[in-house]
Amino acid sequence: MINPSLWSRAARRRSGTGEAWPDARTRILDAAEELFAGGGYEATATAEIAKRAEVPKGLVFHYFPRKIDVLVTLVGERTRVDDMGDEPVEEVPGDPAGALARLARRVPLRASPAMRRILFREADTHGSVRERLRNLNAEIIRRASFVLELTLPGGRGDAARLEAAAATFAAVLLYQESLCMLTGHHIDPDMVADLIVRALV
Amino acid sequence: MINPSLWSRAARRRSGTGEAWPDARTRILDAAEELFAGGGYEATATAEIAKRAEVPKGLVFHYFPRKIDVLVTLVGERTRVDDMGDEPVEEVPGDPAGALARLARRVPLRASPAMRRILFREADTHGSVRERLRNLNAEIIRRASFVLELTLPGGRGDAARLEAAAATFAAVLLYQESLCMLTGHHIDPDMVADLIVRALV
Amino acid sequence: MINPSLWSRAARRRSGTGEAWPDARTRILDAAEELFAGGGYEATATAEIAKRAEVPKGLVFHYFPRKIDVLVTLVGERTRVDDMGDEPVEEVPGDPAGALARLARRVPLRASPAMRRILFREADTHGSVRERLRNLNAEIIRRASFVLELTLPGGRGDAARLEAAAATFAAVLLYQESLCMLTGHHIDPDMVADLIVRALV
Amino acid sequence: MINPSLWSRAARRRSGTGEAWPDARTRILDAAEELFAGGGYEATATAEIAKRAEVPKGLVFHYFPRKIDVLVTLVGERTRVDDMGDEPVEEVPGDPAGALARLARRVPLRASPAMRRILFREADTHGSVRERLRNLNAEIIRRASFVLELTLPGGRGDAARLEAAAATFAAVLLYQESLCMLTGHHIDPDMVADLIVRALV
DNA sequence: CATGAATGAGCTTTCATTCAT
DNA sequence: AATGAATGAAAGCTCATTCAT
Repeated sequence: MINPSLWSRAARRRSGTGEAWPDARTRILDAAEELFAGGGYEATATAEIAKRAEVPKGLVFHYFPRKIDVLVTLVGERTRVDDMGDEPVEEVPGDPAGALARLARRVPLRASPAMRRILFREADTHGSVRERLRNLNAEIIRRASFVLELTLPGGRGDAARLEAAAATFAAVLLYQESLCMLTGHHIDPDMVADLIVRALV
Repeated sequence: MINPSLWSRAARRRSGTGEAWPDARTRILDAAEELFAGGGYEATATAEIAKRAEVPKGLVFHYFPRKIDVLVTLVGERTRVDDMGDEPVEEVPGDPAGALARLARRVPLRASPAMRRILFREADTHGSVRERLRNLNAEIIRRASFVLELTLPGGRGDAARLEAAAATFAAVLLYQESLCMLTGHHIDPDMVADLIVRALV
Repeated sequence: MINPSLWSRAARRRSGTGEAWPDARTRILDAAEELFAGGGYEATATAEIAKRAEVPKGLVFHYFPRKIDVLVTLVGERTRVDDMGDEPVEEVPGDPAGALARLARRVPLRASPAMRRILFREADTHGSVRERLRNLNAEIIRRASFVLELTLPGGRGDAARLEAAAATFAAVLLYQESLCMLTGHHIDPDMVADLIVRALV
Repeated sequence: MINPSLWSRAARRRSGTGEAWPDARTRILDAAEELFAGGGYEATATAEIAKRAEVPKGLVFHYFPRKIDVLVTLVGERTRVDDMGDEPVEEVPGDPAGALARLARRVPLRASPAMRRILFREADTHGSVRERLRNLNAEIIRRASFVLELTLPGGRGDAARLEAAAATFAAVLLYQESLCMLTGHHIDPDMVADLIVRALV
């Protein structure tokens, strides 16, 4: 989560000056996150992870008996699909575009951009990753639908259309990282929110 | 492109009875396409490709000196971004949704679902694949914009919004495979076309 | 010696109710005995021993600084070649077969079947184990010879033949475990005793 | 089978002078045979095999994808339990001891002493090896019984006793290697044959 | 005494790639 | 052109052993 390069060699020396040098396990996960995001899970050697984490190779396997455990742990600990119940949504009816935009800004995905790239890339081949991504997608759709129903002025209209709108919104939100990579320029979630709301009124 | 399992053992025997047993090079590409799509490029061993293609291991390297050449060739020969010029678009103004839906049905991507999975998965780490995907995305956006401009009733309205609409449309079109994997059920391009048009009128 | 599975989890809880939960060192040896017998010394990891003994890994090395020490201790403490002097043999002359059978039943080898398997398997490669097995073999031959000399009716006859008989008897006694594994059914020491005596009269 | 040390470096140079330098696969098996016999299967590293065979490490796995395959192949190709049918037994009745002694001298096990050590050591933990050893044991018992029935003067007497005699004979024959290691001096199969026959008449 | 994180050498195995035929 | 034996670097993983606490 925190860029390990900020720490490395020098940081260790100034231990005690404030922030603590993260423990080995954390450093391993930090390193793996960066490397998996950069080159993909398969192309990343555990030795490389160890090197970047500045731990001996054996320690990686002490914490994560198989390489895949690093990925699974990463997804398990560093992506979170927050439950909606917590934060009461108190959207005033009449501003669905604003509501969606706000939702976009607090996507229930607590995950660094790096984690998101990992999520998308590895979901294709690793079931556990895929499942987590599915949960996330479902949660976003659920929220978007909820918000839209609450804020859309004249009833919610066609249910199927609303569903499609929510799904599209979720897709753009989730894939914005990949899309950015593709097109070279950011897709603006706000613009998409606006678009979708226009389609529904 | 053609499911190799239709050939295999039995097919070889009935050689000459009509369809020919594909040549070694083709069989190698067929095998690679399936395997790369299934497990990813990195996780696929060349020996595995050779085995599935029913050719000796050495022959793979005879045609494709390095492993990466198989991927590059696959993307080069089995994905095609058709140029728009060929087929004259003669959309009547007044039916933008229908026009988009028609566009969706003849996406200019000549690529099997397997090739599309490969494209998306490997674009992240392989520049040449990424470039091909970018071309494709740009082409779809260009077409969608063109079609919309042509068919939308009252002028094209806000240019930025039209751009966003086209980009969203392209994204959904390109990623429908991945999205299906995620959500478990198809996203209907027709529905999205409808949605987008509604947003623009 | 005592099946550890009788203890494990449940036993620990009823500590104090009669039998005591064996101390850590004993449990380590119990575990090692089972594991060495089952998979061989080389194939058994110390971590595995610790796990089965329900002790932390470090404790194994606390008691047995090197892995080989576990084996040596096991052989040293859990195989015993009793000296004949202790129990006075008071065989009446005239029943050599019975005498041998009785000897077979109180072989001077105080060792569980597991320990015997270990003994045979590891003797081949570990000098200290081999030596112990040699002692044992010698002692059995000595006793068998003694008993036979005492009980055989008409003098002891050919010395060389008596020696061969005693050695054969010892071999069958020692290897009955291995032989059982080989043939699938027990070899009956009594039958062999009978056989041998018949050969000598 | 043939001591590889006879070949090694120097031998290769005199290639063409008569005997051929064995091919890589053979050299690997030769090396494995020696090393497994000496230190046991588990304690022998494949790298060590490769080194002694003077082949690159990778080639071992080219021929034997898993280490265990080396052992299995060794047992499969370099131990042979000859079938009895071939060589007609034409023992004259009346000399059972001589017949057994002759049998002992042409044990139906075509295997080097090294292979025999491997057989005994690894049978305990490797099923395929155990099975081979079982076959061998059964065959010897079968032959010994047959020979005894044929040559014993007054009928074959007690069937159970004859069985025990044959089993004992087989055991001594098979384990003479191990027994030698134990006692330090050969057990004489002839003597045992004599012993057994005496017991049966 | 007891513990479990830490260590690194070494193991089996994989694999892209070469090359003689 | 076609083949499969050969190669060796590197991968994932194991494991005895150490050591600070």
